[in-house]
Amino acid sequence: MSISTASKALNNTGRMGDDTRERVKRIAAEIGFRPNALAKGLLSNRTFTIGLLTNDTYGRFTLPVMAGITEALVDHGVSVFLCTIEDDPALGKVHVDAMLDKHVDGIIASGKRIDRRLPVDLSNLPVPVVYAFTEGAPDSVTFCADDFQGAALAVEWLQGLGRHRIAHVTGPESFVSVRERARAYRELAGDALPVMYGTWSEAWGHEAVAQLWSTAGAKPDGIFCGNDQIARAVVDALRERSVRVPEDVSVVGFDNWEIVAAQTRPPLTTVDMNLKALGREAGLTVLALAEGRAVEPGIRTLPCELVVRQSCGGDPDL
Amino acid sequence: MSISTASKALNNTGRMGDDTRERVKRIAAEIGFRPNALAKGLLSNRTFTIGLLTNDTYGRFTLPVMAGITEALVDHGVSVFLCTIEDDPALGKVHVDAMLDKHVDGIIASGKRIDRRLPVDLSNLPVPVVYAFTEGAPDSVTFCADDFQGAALAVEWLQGLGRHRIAHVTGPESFVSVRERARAYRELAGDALPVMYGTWSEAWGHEAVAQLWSTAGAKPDGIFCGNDQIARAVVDALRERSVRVPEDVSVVGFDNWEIVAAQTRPPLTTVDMNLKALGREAGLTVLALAEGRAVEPGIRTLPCELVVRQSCGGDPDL
DNA sequence: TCAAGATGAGAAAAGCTTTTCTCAAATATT
DNA sequence: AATATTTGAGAAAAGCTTTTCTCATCTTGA
Repeated sequence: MSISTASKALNNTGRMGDDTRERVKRIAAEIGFRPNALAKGLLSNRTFTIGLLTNDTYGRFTLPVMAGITEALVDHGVSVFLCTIEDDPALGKVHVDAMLDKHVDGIIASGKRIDRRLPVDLSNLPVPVVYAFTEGAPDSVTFCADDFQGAALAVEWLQGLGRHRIAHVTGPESFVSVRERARAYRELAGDALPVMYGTWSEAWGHEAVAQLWSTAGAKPDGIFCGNDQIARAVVDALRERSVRVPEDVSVVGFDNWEIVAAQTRPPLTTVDMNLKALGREAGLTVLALAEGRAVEPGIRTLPCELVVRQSCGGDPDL
Repeated sequence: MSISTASKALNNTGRMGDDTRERVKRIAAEIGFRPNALAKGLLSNRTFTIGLLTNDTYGRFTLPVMAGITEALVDHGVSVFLCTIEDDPALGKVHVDAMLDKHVDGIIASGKRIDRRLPVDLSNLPVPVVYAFTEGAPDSVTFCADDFQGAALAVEWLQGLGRHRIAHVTGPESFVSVRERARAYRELAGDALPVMYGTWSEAWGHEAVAQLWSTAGAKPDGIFCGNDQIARAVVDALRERSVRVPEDVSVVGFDNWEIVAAQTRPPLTTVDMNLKALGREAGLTVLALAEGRAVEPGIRTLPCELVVRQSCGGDPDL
C-alpha cells in the first residue's frame, strides 16, 4: 500500500475502490494514526494556530475574549497561543516574533481599554491581525462593545423601575468608554445631576456616595455606576448609611464581573459587555482572513446586555 | 550559494570561511530571513511549543502560573497554548488531541485546587506532562504551594504582633489546602478557638464574625482567614461592628489576590502562594523533560511568602 | 614535483503530507 | 476482437531545514 493511496483514502480525495478506502481508514483508526500537523502546515501554509496578544495581566477582559475565541475556533481545529505582554514593547516584539516564527495563521490583539494601543507594531505583518477590545490600526477590523447602548440599557432599566433622579458615578473622563457611557446617561437622564468622574476604585465609590448624601436637597433614587467595583462600593456605602438597596436606591453596575457582581450584597444588576461573543466574532474573523476571505475593515460594535440581579429591585425574571 | 551552506553559516555549524559565514548572516539579516519553525520541528521533533491545560475559568490561579511559565520559557523560544476546559471531559479530550496533533513538546496541567484531577486522561501521552496546582498522576512531577508553611507564616506574624487569641475562618474542610492550613493553625495557635470551616464566600466571612462576636467571652484579637475574599468580608463585618482593624483586631488573608487584597479597607496583609514561581518551575521542568533530561518524580512544594499591607498593623516595611 | 592532508562548498537524504501525474489493468464500445 | 474509455493505485514533487557525505581545490610536507 503506497503512502499516497493512504493519504487519499483518509482525505476522501482521489479515485479508489470503496473497499480500499474503508480498509485504510479502519487500519488508521486501529493504529491510532494522526497526521503530523507540522508536515501539513509546511505544505498548506496553514498551521491552525493563532496568537492572542494582550496587556491585560489580570485577564479581567482578555479571559472572556479568549474563551469566546477558543469556543469559536476549537471546532475548526485551531489552537491559541496566549501572550501577555505587560506594557513592555520589547516583550511584545519577542512574542510577536515567536508567533511569526511559528507561522500562526493570524493574530488577535486584545487589551483592557478600547482607546489604547498595544505597545507593539502590528502593521505590515505577514499574517492578518484583528483587534478586540483594544484600539486597532486604521483599516483594520476592530471589535468593541457598544458602551452607549449598554449605558442606555442601564439608565432605561432604572427609569423603567420608576427611578428618575439618577446619578452616574464613573471612572476617569480620559477613557472613551467613560465618555460614551456618560453621553448615554446625559441624553436619557437629562442633566439633573452632573456626571461624577473619578477613579475605578472602591474608594471612589464610597466618596461619591459621601458627596451625594452630604449635599442638601433630594437624594438620588438610582445610581448608574461606571463599573462593578464602583457599584459594589456604592452599595456598601449606602448600607453603611442605612440607605436600603434596592428599596430606597437602585444601583446598576457595568462589566458583569461575576466575582464582584455576584458577591455584592445584594448582588448587582449590571451591564454585560458580551466579551465572549466579541471573542467569538474576532476568532471567526481572523479565521476568515486567514483563509483569504475578504472582510470589510472597520469598527464593529457589539451590543451589551443587562444582567438582572437584586440591586435594582424589579422582577429578576423579567 | 547553496542552501546547505547558508544553513550551516546561520547555525554556526559545518566548515567554511569566516568571510562566507559573515556574508550569509548579513544578507539573511538584511532580507529578514526567519527559518521556518515547522520545517525545523518536522526534522527535530521539537516544536518549542507547550500546552497549558486548566479548568480555572476565571484564571484566578492559572494566570499567575501562566505568567511564570511564559516568563521562564520565552527565552527558550517556547510558546504556550492555553486551553481552558471548564470541567468537560469531552472538551478536554478535544484540546489534548489538538495539542498532540500540533506536537507540543509537553503539557502542563493546572487547576484551581490541588486535590482534584483535571477531567482528562493524561497518562500514556507521547509527551511529558507536569502538574502545577492540580493533583497529578502517580510518578509524575507535581508542583504545589506549601499550605502548611504559608499558614504558619500568617499565624506567626499575628503572634509576633502580640496577638494571641487568634481565630481561623476558612473554607470547606473537604479541601486539602484547608486542612493543611488548619493544621498549621492548630499546631501554632493551640486550640483556644475551634477552626471555623465554611464556604469560600464573603457571606461566610460576615457570618463567621457574627458568630464570633455573638458568643459571650473574650473576642479574638487576630483572625487568620482561609482566603482573601473571606478576609475582606471579615474586615467589612468588623468595621460594621465598629471593631477597628488593625487596632483592635489584626486580619490576615490568603492568596494575595491583588484585586481583593488591595481594595479592602484597610488593604490586606495576606499570604502569597508564589504561583508565578510555581509556573516558572513547572515550565523549566517540562522543558527539561522535553529535552530528555531526567527529572525525579514527586511532589515539589514551594514556599509561600507573606505580603504585608495594613490589616495587621505593624510596620509594613519590616 | 608529487602525494597526502586539510579545507570549503555543494549534493542528497530525511522528516511527513498532499497533490499532480503517470501507468497498468479492467471495463466498455464498435 | 480490437480500440477507446474508465478506474485504481503508485511514483514523484513540493514545502523548508538540517545533517551527513562527497568532491574539488588548495595547502603542506617530502
